[in-house]
Amino acid sequence: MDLAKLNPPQREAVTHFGGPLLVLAGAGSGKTRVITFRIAHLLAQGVPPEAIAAVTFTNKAAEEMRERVAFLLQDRRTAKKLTIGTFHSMGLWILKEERKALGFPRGFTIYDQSDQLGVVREILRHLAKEDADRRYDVKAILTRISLAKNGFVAPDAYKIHEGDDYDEVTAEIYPRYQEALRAFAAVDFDDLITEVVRLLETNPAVRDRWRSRFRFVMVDEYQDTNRAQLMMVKHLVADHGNLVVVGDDDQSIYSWRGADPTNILRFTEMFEGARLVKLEQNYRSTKTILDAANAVINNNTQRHGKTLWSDKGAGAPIIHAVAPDVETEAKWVAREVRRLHQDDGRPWSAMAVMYRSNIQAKLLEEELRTNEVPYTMYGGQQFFERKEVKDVIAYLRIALNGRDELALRRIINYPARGVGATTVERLVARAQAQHANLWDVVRAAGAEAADDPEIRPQTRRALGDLVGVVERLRERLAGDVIVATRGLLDDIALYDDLRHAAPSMTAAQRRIDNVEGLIGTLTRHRDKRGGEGLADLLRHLSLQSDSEEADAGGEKVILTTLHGSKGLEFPVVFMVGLEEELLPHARTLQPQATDVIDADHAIDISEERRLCYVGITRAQQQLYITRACVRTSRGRPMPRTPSRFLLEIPDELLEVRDLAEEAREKVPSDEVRQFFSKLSFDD
DNA sequence: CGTGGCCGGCTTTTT
DNA sequence: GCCGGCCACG
Repeated sequence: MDLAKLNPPQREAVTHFGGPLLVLAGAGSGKTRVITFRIAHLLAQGVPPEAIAAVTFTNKAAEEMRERVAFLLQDRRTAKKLTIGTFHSMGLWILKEERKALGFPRGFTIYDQSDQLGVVREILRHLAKEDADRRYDVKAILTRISLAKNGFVAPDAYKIHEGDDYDEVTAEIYPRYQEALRAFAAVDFDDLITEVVRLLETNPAVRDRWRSRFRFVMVDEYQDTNRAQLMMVKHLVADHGNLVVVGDDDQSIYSWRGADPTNILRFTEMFEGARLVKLEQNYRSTKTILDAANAVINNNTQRHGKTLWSDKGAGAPIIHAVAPDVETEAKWVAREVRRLHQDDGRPWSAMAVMYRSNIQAKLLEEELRTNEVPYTMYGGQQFFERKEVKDVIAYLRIALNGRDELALRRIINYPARGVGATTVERLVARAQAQHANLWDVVRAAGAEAADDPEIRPQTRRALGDLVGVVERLRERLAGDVIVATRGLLDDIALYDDLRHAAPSMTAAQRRIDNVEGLIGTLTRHRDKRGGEGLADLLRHLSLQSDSEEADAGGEKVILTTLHGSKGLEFPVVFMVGLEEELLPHARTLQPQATDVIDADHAIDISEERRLCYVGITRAQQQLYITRACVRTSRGRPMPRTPSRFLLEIPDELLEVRDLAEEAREKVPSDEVRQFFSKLSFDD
């Protein structure tokens, strides 16, 4: 490792030894480099790898970090001994180690968002209110519960903002939600952090164990931490204060899901004696792009304040394309992308198209397809969210954790075995009356000897079948996971059902492939994680989005939301739809009833501005900003005004293109060109 | 239990 | 204006 490869502030951050340090890392300023060099530096100073922890937000970031440290050290074995993981995987680790202190059973389940929504929906259904489950937006309730949990507001202490209906239902739902999770032996993502904090606060033995574990802690993307995560970190470093956090207050774009920007804004007040290092030299973008980014972000007031600079040249001007309507905008982007590839030799993967909201992607996809531009979309439906995958996982879950009511409800009549809603409701009511869990009630009702006036013999047999399938699965799970899962698929004849139910053969095959994909993932995890049990494997799976397997590189143009673009960079970036009500979004300008009200009721567009800043700073060489003058919203064509953020960019950095004019001049030749390109392609 | 028609809604999303 | 979710009907 060569410290001379670093610029002065980078070196200062890397060689900083004890005490708290905030590294304000501007976009493209070599943030990951600082963290990895710092880890290597600590090791070189003789710090044992077991004493170092680095916390990230995504699995991808964690893997990348470990990868780069291993490369830097040229030593995989040492890299393996480092603790590098997401907040949630670290929380899970601690909860697992302290499972007994918490009173969790071995097979406890992690509930993801769709599970959480299921729990809330179920509680709403049983609420005395008329039509409660239809009247309310379940997600809005869940958001409030999550914000409360992360703010350590107890279920019985939920504060209702005057006149906010959603606060009122949340106050009713939240305590029941938390009770339900515990009854189901389940934790949600928030619990993975908050339960750890609670434990560290209430159990001195546990606290001491974890406080002496790490002597150096690092946190990446610190601007995204919420209060609970801050508390967790605080506890871990309470003995020594050796904490280095790296982040950028100007890239804080997740406050809507609980991130608290004051964590980074007030770091030096929260951690006594903290030092501050600013990384302002940018190694990514041209001067033009940085000037635009700086000009925009300078309009925000609540910030540490830094100015990105680069020793690169001015480069190309930013192209500001004004289209008469959205169709023209999308068409032009698709053709320009194609032109850059064909004429300028840009690889497809050197280009990205970014937008504020996913709906904008639809038209772009269409145009890219007609122009035969290969593209891949970031985000979209996650592999583990697919129905057939979740169904199989639900069987595994109920086999491991008999209290996982949600999993049981999911598969109680899947594949269809004649257990209707009435039967389920009856059984649930019975479970409630007997203070038993649903699985035990189902088992009793399905027993051959059961003589139950409420349940028809046919239904009894169906329940008996289900119990048989699950119990056989549980027995098989004592052996090999894959053999057991294959046995399950046979027992329930899943593939027959998928073939039968799918609208087409290709759709059926796709679903079968998805299940096979799950088996592939299970196999890999089994082989990699060795002796760990299935319960553990499933928990790790829930913390794992499938982005790793989804699009492994590939020569394709990237389509992504501005949120999804954070942390990425491309030689060419298109930011589309830079109009008022898209960026800043209308929802920010006029909040809805379901939106969480800000403490001071003020409309704050600074996060939207940061989103714009994030987009601009993704570009290395060439930035395109496009907008349309007319856009149909809710069926009506509406005149559009340029985004206020676009107006904040100095004119001399922009080169305006009037696409209405270009269209008038070029339509015939363009059509001729397309005609010929189609011809040559068919040959 | 599956499907077609109708009604409502229409940011961002990782773990 | 379109899509997705839900209910009613077959």
